[in-house]
Amino acid sequence: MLRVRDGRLEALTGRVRMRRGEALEDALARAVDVSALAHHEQLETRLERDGTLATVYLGLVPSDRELPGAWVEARASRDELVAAAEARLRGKLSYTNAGFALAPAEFTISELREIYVAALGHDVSATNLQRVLVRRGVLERVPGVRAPGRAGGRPAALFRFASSRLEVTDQFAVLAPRR
Amino acid sequence: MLRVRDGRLEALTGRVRMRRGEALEDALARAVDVSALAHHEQLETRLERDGTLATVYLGLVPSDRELPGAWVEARASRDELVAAAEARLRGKLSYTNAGFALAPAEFTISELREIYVAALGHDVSATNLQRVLVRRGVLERVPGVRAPGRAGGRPAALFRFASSRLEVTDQFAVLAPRR
DNA sequence: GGGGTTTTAGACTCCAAGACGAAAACCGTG
DNA sequence: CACGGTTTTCGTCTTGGAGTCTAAAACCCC
Repeated sequence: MLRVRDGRLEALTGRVRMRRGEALEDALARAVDVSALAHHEQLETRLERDGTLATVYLGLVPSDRELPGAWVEARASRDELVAAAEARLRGKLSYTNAGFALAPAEFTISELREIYVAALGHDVSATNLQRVLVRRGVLERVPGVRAPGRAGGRPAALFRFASSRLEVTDQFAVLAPRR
Repeated sequence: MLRVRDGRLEALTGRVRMRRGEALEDALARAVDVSALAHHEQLETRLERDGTLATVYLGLVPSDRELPGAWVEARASRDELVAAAEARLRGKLSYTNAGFALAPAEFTISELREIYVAALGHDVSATNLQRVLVRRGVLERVPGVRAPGRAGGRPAALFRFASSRLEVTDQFAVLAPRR
């Protein structure tokens, strides 16, 4: 599982042994509270040394949802499965609305920016982030504002993701169809 | 397996039963001549009705390589696995150099365009295709030209893919890092 | 040599997206 | 309540990737 906490991308890994006649999703459900995941998908299946098949899942947890466990900073992890999940996440953040799976239900652009910065591993402009996501229609305003913190500042507008299911953007038009 | 023949995207499907203690790749090798595939990758693993695990691979065959079998037009297929492979291919053609796995070793831009048109399912400008792929560095010129056909026309320059291993382009910079 | 065909190259345009700076809206303090 | 410090927001400017268009180049056949 991956989540963003305090500006850091964190990972939580675990294993389950499948039972005879059990579906993959059932085994997954025994390992983790699937309802706590905003999104999960299969990454790959590989053959372990002992001859068993291991199927790897990637799960994404919203930053405001509790999910106890031994979370470790993803960048510090030496686990290559974590690295693969990280890479997959980076790609998905670019050409899908995958951000919904990491963000809380409502958020300010600054908060969303922090999540993207942590997940992508590089700085991101809040202005551009908002414009890009709003233009694509994956982000929409919700009424009300978030009161500023102790230091003051202008109250921030609240946003949410228009959809909470993974959707691939068609805005990404390299080699676009001819009109 | 997918290939492009005569401007059509064709699919060839098959099944193997795994043997005890056998690696996934070994089972794949028994099903198909892997050396004939320019690229193959795992798509997903699912649980079949009879309780067995089915792992789906996507294989790409260069258009000039022979690989006998009951090839069918992909668009006409009702197989949802073929549809999934098709969708995956469309994505990969946009943000990777996956074209190398469908094209012959050397080709003209027109020939490459036909392959992309068949695989993507929509028209593509030869001018843009060349400019985009050359700028990304995935395409490079090779000396010599292809003599024109019966109808005449200017001799076409020859190109090849710079790499014959799948590489993701970093040119695709939505939410790019700040400079 | 002329008409038809295919490929190539250049110029033009459009627009998504990054960069920048100023204004807006709030805080705390004296 | 004026002032400086902070955070967010909005508008403008600029850049560069990519689609469109047209003309030139290079070939065939008759």
